[in-house]
Amino acid sequence: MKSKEEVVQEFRVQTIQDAAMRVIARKGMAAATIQEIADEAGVAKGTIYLYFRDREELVEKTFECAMSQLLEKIDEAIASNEKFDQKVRAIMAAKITFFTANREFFRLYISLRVPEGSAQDQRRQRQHCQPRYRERTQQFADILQQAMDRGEIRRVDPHRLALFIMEGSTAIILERLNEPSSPDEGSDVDFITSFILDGVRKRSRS
Amino acid sequence: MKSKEEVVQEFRVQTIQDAAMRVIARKGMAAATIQEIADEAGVAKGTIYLYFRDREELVEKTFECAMSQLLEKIDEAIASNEKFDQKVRAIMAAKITFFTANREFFRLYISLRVPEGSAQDQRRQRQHCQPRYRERTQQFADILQQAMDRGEIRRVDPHRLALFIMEGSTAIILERLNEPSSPDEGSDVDFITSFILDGVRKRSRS
DNA sequence: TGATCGAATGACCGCTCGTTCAGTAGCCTG
DNA sequence: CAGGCTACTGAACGAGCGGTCATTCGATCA
Repeated sequence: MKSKEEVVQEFRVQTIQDAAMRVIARKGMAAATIQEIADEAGVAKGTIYLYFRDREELVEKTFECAMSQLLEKIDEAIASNEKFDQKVRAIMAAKITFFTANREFFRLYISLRVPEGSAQDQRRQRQHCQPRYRERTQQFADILQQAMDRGEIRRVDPHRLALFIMEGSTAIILERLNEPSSPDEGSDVDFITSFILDGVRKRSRS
Repeated sequence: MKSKEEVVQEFRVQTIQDAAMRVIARKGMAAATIQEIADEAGVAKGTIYLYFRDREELVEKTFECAMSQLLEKIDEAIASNEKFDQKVRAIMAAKITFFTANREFFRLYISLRVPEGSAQDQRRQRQHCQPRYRERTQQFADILQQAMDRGEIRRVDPHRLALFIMEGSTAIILERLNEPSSPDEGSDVDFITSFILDGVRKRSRS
């Protein structure tokens, strides 16, 4: 049973993390200040330091929290499908749906791909956030490798292929989030999946 | 005929821009300080302000300068090839070669894709740097459109396709620049081109 | 009801950064 | 060679940041 204090604690942490996500989404990683996050959350600056050691930890926990939600969705997508093309469809659909529902997270996600700041900042970022990204790339590379082993797709460097596909699809998602109005999710999922499978070359009949 | 003053002026501007590019490459956009750029260029902090109005202008001009070099290379690649697959090969080769030779620029290039900072900063960035990026995407989208019209490739949304391919290939280049040692340029160009043309699906014989 | 407590606050501190400008060094000119 | 002119310098400044902590004040309890 959770004590009253624990409930309040969790509520505060969540409120601050949500605020952090919105501010980072607006201003970007580097320009999001503690003051603005505090204002957004409706608390004083000092309060944030009751729940997070420093700015670094706040960003990290915020990222971690949203990231594990996304990974969960993707794991589901992978688990519930057998064939490669189904898996790809499901993963792309999960990503688009997730980022549409959590637009704020997207900016944070993008900011953390390439480390910035002082040498020390960069080291910390590489240690904490980049592994999650690498992990995700590797996960996708593994799926590609399996499909190659099963003969479902042709053999190429799975890691490079994973990078290409993930970043390519991220670009489409970014475009969707910036467009005033987007086509329905299904048609973009179709577009991405068919491009991945067959490329752009025209061919007789399938 | 250029006067002596003009030559000196241009030399200083170039020296400072080169230094800016190296520092941004090391530290990232947000953490690159005027002091460090000045040190790198071997001039005093104040000198920079004789040639650039403010930090913003320095970054902008630096970006502009390197970007037009890249666009030139790509224009050449497009002009000297007729068929779609040749164009794609040539463009990808040009990009990889350029970024390998100008690794410094790559970080700057990546930093400016998504606007950061205050609302005002974001507006300025959108006005100056993003158009160049959009321009490039549009240029590639036009090539795709032409290829579709000529029946060389199948019909899909050219803008989305352009985004996917550009970001996907950017990811490969980023990987190349981070790897301790990369495969030769040709094999990555082959990889990218063949993926774009035919996707990953296994098929009988071409 | 008054005493106690600790969560929340925001003025404050030290620091870094972009920007300025009074001063300097070196070169051209008469 | 004197005198001025200009390109350059770097100490100084002020804005704005992350982080601290003495103070406040509403909830809780005897």
